[in-house]
Amino acid sequence: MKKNLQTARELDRYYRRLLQAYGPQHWWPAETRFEVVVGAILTQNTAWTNVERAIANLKRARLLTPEALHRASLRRLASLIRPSGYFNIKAGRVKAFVRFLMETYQGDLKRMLKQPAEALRPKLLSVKGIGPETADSILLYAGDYPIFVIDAYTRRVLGRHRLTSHRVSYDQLQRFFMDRLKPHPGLYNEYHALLVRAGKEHCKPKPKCKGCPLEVFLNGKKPKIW
DNA sequence: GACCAGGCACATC
DNA sequence: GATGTGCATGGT
Repeated sequence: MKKNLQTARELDRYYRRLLQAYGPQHWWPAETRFEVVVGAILTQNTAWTNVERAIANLKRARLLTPEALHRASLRRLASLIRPSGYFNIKAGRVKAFVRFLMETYQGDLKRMLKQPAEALRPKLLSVKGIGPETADSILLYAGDYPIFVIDAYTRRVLGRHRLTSHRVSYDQLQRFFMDRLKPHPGLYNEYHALLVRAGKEHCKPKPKCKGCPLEVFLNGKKPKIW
């Protein structure tokens, strides 16, 4: 914890309140690191329940390995991941990552994850179809790097509670967390998952917050941090 | 039928 | 740098 001690403490209280309200979220739900990567691409702007069907199809077809996906045709892959939506786009993105993995690391995910996050992140971002959130999800949830993941929920929940502005960029919001929290993968893992839970459960787009466990932070003054 | 869901690339101003 | 659009399925 550096930067701003006041807001660092606030973020810590925020986290403990969320954990108390919802309990551990057990992210990322997957059997292998490779499954995490594929899931991270398939869940782009898509409900996780739809991704589960797609993953199940890939497992049933015995395609959930770098080698098998590398051999599979684009059409076959697309048809199997159809339930996750944007299936043509995502088939290309999964293929692009697998190609990158095969060509650069001989299909060995462990080898890819041996390098420091600062070296790996730009490489992931250079793969077409992998943006900041997908790259960071891979780093944190597949690689156990202390990289905080930002998503639409994070922005909405924090914005709703006036902790940050809705307009801050991805990198700004990420820095906001990482400048104030100790670099613990376990903490980042749970924190992000809890923010998603809060976004689903209470901080919905339409009905707005209701019965939100974070309302205690709004009593009296509204802390405008960003 | 409208709205939403664990984004990203690309075009345009 | 900000803003708009296409991509698509399945649940509420």
